[in-house]
This record gives sequence, structure tokens and C-alpha cells, in this order.
Amino acid sequence: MSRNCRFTAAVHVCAVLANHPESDVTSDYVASSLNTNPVVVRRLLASLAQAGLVASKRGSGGGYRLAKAAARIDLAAIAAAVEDDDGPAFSPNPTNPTCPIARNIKPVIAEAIARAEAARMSELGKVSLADVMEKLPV
Amino acid sequence: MSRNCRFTAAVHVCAVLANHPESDVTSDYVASSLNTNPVVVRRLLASLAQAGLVASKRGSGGGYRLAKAAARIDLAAIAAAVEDDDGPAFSPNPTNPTCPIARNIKPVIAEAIARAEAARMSELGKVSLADVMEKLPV
DNA sequence: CTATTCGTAACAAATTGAGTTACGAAAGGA
DNA sequence: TCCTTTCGTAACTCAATTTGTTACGAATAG
Repeated sequence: MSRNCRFTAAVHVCAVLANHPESDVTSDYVASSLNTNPVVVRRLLASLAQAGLVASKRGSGGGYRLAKAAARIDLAAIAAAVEDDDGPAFSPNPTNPTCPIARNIKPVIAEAIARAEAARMSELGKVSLADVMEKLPV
Repeated sequence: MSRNCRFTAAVHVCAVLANHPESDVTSDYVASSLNTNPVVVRRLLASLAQAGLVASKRGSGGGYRLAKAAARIDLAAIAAAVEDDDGPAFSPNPTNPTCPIARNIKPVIAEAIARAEAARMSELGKVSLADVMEKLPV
């Protein structure tokens, strides 16, 4: 796979859980909806659980469910849960210390990117999981 | 390297060109500022040239220069030039057609992501290369 | 006690980005 | 004309990442 599918997959996972509000859903079931391996789903759900978005129960009859109402989970929270948050992607190479541009540009770029990322997250924050479910003909 | 450094590197490249408005700059020179290989820089500059942001000249005395004034180049244009624009990253796996969530969720997610990406680009569009240069102590 | 299910480690396969080498094409100067 | 410089681009290697897979221990219900 080329790019990071974690965010889109995580939204899909959450939607499946939101569609079964009364019962726990197994990773096998979610995996069959995504047509992937249960372990891939459990890894995603581990991130979502750490962020407090889902709860899990082990053992027979166990599985996953949303930890809050779908209306109180937004796409920004899901993105924050499953995306890297290591700041902007600079080359790991040390830039040339004798070049005045190279010496000073990183924080300038980082600030602009941080603002853009904040705008993206703000937009994702306007869409709740309940909004997503409403648009599905289910 | 872990994540995509193309955008941050491209801004750095453009800043170096903006710092030499009167002359062509060789890929060797830019590469030494970024502490990387000239071919890596030329690949970046090829994308920027295709977007009409820089111009190149071959041969002795040749090199690269900005194709417009730094005030008329913004970070959104640089990002658009060097980033993939294949839309949101879905898993290449076909999702389960018997699951109503899986059957219908992709366009809903895609629309939300498109709006978020537009917000990010709008924010990047507010920062011109000239703004970046002003913040550098050069 | 057994079956189920999560949690997680370990590993293979595929993909990607960066770096590198190489070489042809273009352009200027002697 | 010939040589040097420099871009344009293809081909390759290397390292890192993601996904998929197997495996197994821990927890839980019946």
C-alpha cells in the first residue's frame, strides 16, 4: 500500500462500531467489513482505545464498542488517535550550518505548517461520527 | 526516512532561490544547503518547474531561479507542486460489498477529508515565499 | 475446563523515499 | 570545433514503513 490508510480505515472501523451501539463487535467482524486481517483491525483499535474513543472486552462474548456517544466523537479525535504527531516532516539530514537560509528556516516552515495542520484539524472537528452515520443509508 | 520531506525541502529550495534573485543557482549549490544529493534537488525542482514556480537553464552558467516574484509564490502552490494529489488514502482492498457501512462510507469520508485538506491549503495560501524570507535574518 | 476473544510480538512481502551513479542534451566560452 | 558546465532523467541500492500473517499468552463467559 502506498499511503497511510490508517485514518480512513479508523473512521470506517468507528462507523461499524457506531452501527452496533448495543453490542460488542469482534475484530473478526470489523475485519470482514474492511476485508483485511483481524490483527490489523486490533492494532487500529488499540490506538483508538488509548485515545479513549473505544472500549474493549476480552474473552468469550467480548469485542469492541464506542466509549462515548457517536455525537461526541469527531473526525479530528480519530485522526489524532491514529496519525503520527511528530510535527512537520523535515529531512533527518542536518542542514548546512554555513548557509544562512538553512540555519534559520526550519522554525519558520514549522510554524506555517502547524497553522495549516490546525486548520485541517479544525475542519475535521466539525464532523462527528454521528454526522457520518447520518449520511449512510443504513 | 520516515515521512514525506518533499514539501519542507521544497520550501527550503525556494527560499534559497529567493535569496539569489539576480542569478541562477545550481543544483549543486542548493544541495549543499540541504546537505543532500544534487539529483534529489533536481527532482524537486522538476516538480516546481512543472508547476511554473521556477525556471531552469541548462549548460555552463545555467541553474535555477524563481519564475515569479517571491511575493507571488505561496506555500499552497509549493505544496500542490510537490505533494501527491491522489485524494484521500483508502486501502486498496475492496471493502466487503455485503456490509452496508463498507458499501457506502467511502464518499462520506472522502468529502470530509477534502474539506479538511482545502482548509489546510487555504492556510498555506496565506503565507507567501516573501513572508518566509522576511522572517529569516538574512 | 473449554471456547472465545483481545493484546501483542515476530516475521515476511510490498511499497516508498532518499541517495547514488551514469549518461545524454543543451549551452557558453576558448 | 572542442571542452566544460549544468540540467534532465533513467536505473539501481538501501533503509524505513505499512500491511498482512502466524502465533501465543491472558482474560472472560459458560
